[in-house]
Amino acid sequence: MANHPALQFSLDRSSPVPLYYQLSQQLEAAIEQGRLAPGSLLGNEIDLAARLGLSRPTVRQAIQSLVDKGLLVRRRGVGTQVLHSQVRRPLELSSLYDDLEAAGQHPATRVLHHATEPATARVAAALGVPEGSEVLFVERLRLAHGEPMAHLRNHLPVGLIDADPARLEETGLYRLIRAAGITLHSARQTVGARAATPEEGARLAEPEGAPLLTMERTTYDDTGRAVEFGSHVYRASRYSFEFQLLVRP
Amino acid sequence: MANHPALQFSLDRSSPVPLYYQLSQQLEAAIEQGRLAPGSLLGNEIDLAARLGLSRPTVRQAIQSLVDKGLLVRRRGVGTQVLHSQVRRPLELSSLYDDLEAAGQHPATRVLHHATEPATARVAAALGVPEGSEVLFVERLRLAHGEPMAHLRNHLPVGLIDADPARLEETGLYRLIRAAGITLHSARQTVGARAATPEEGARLAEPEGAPLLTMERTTYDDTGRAVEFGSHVYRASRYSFEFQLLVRP
DNA sequence: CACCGTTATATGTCCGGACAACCTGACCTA
DNA sequence: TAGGTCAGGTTGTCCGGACATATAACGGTG
Repeated sequence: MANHPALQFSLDRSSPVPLYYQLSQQLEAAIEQGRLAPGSLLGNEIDLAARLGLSRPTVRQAIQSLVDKGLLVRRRGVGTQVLHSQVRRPLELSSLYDDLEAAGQHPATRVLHHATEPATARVAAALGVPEGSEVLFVERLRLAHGEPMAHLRNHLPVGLIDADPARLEETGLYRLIRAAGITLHSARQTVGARAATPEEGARLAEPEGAPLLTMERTTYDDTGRAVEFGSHVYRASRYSFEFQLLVRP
Repeated sequence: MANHPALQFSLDRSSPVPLYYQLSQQLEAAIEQGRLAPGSLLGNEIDLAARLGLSRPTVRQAIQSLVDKGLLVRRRGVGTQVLHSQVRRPLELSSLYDDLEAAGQHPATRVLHHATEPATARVAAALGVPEGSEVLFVERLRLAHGEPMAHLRNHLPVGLIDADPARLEETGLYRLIRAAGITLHSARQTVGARAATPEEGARLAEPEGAPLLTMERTTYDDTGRAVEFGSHVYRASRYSFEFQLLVRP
């Protein structure tokens, strides 16, 4: 066992898509569709490279990208094995809007507040701007199926995005940030819980004292600049965070 | 600007530690200590390789590992830049015990229950074993500074670890799993919140109805086998999850 | 039968080179 | 001045090869 001679890969050398990427995509598809059985060996890199007319470094690069995704496991002296998957999604930096939309929940947004305000000490520290300097403050209510799901408060440096309320009602904040040509890089998050205040309860259609899930997040672009600080509250009865994480070897 | 001729790297070719790893460690240390200023360019790979007496692929491998960690950013045609850090810890698969210990919180554990039991449908599905088959069930109370922090309930396949109560009181579950020669690979988590029941409140020294942070986690080893299913409850007043996540490019 | 060394096999590391694609800034032109 | 063009510099991709090292299977030895 261990060989998969039936598997076909089509590589287009005239394509601008890198060869290693073409291969990794097709390997991933084969794993996804079960054409590469979980637990089976992939066949050694040398032969694979020869069969595909590629060099071994190129094949290794393709395999490595899938190892990084958690789909494959390499064992020295043994081979490269397809993982019994079960899982997916290694925790992406996604917006609640996209999550809800992907789940078919018909998200909607109501913009409650939208103005530039002087930064509080907390916001200034998170965004790395002077305290008291002007920042954009956006307060939104996120609905799913017409029911309130979360109360979202975001602070952004001024002039970063074209965030007029109309566009914020139509899509998620992250899409607007990306559309402004900003490359998101990383985020620092804190997830906790607390009891609803009377005002929060009224906003989210929960009784006072109901448990709420809180999330604070500072997002950075690829220059290390903070581009957004969010302070969000979710109805614990309706929402939870779900994600997968990989062990860094 | 952009060059760092002062930086010295010492590479030991007789060491069993790979050269790219030696280099990446020293680069990381230099970034950590500020000897490589945030935002500054690293200097091109070709020269760096020549200066160090290494090949470019080796230098690239070192740099790439730091890019994957989020410490560096590459820009084609520009160079490799040190990120304005601010952050660290890209969300590891760590145990609460280690987290508390690292924070100097003097963790302690009280084992409440420790026995093999037939798996419920929920546990069986998570662990991938037949419903009703025997699994190890461990129930613990985690304390910090003598105060209860969390109530931990874990189910594990039988025979996986030597988990006698005495050892569980001394250390975290993950350490025992790793000590059993198991290579942790990934985990699937769900984080939510709910109100404390009277029993939970009594256990955790919280009033009934107090908000609690909940976390369910199934952990897999590098063969894809589920090795642990945990169902945990944390005092929201004392604990929150904090982590960093990277955007996959 | 149990133990241990040998051997085949696979990935891990490293090299040196080549060309392509992209970004920036300087220069030229309308 | 405004715009486009071009050259230089840097990372991205890809090649072919070499040797090291971990693993498992085999087979010999006590």
